[in-house]
Amino acid sequence: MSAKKTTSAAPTAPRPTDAELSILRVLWDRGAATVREVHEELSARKPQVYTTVLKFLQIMTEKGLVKRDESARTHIYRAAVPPERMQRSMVKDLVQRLFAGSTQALVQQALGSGKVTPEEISEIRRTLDALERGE
Amino acid sequence: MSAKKTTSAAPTAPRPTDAELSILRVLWDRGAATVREVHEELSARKPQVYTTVLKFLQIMTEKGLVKRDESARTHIYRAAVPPERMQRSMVKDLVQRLFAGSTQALVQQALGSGKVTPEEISEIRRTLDALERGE
DNA sequence: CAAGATCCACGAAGGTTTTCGTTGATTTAT
DNA sequence: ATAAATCAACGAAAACCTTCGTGGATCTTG
Repeated sequence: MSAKKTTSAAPTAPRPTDAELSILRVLWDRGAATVREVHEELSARKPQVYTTVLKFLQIMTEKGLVKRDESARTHIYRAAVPPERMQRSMVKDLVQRLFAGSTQALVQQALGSGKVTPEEISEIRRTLDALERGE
Repeated sequence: MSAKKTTSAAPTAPRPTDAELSILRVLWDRGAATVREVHEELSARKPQVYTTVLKFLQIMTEKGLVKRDESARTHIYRAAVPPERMQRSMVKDLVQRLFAGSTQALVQQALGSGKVTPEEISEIRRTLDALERGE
């Protein structure tokens, strides 16, 4: 009843659901895409109904997760947020919710569970160096 | 309708929702707790209704996220899974969904966005050393 | 131009998550 | 032992997520 969400776009894009994220991945990949293009790319992995994808894009537009160019009949969609920013916010979110705010704890857990090549390890070391050097 | 989940506990605990995760945090923290204790701790941050917390604990019991000792009138709950295991699986999940399977990409993003103290950096270095040494 | 294809909007159905009121049982205090 | 407090169970309502069918508009093609 009280002020919670105005009709305009949210200032902070909400955390995407799984389905929304799969669509964002396509948009990040292509930069921009029509509903049909998204639909086809998603269908390659898992059969999808066209209007389902369309519906998601519409909802995501309302949520501010994507932006829509309606100048032509066939609308063109883009992710409203670059992948890096989304990764950032979702990592932060997970750190808060699951690691009591400790970034280090998450990093340790990630290193312990996932595969990392020697080259990647070197790269992480360089990032650590840069961090210590004060960026 | 078909076989999807039997009545018994799930072999793999499902990804907890936000509300469920906040309850798990309390349980991990305390080891074990009654509904009232969980309720009070959660209420400290955000007003909660007792029966809402109770309901969640009941659902989480069905899902296999928590275990319940019903021997006394006041039931006692424990997390069914240690925090490390949950962290592991949720980090893996995020790596798949948002980082195209690259653990390294997540680590880089985490290091770049969160605050990490010099001591923590050293610790991460030691972990990297151990990794290179083949554990 | 007429038929078919393509596209978006709308809405509804089914599922899950979240919230909470009520009930009945058990315990505690008077 | 009666009243008050505490507790688990149940169910329902609200919100949200996911899926998809239908309809109307626009574009394309023969």
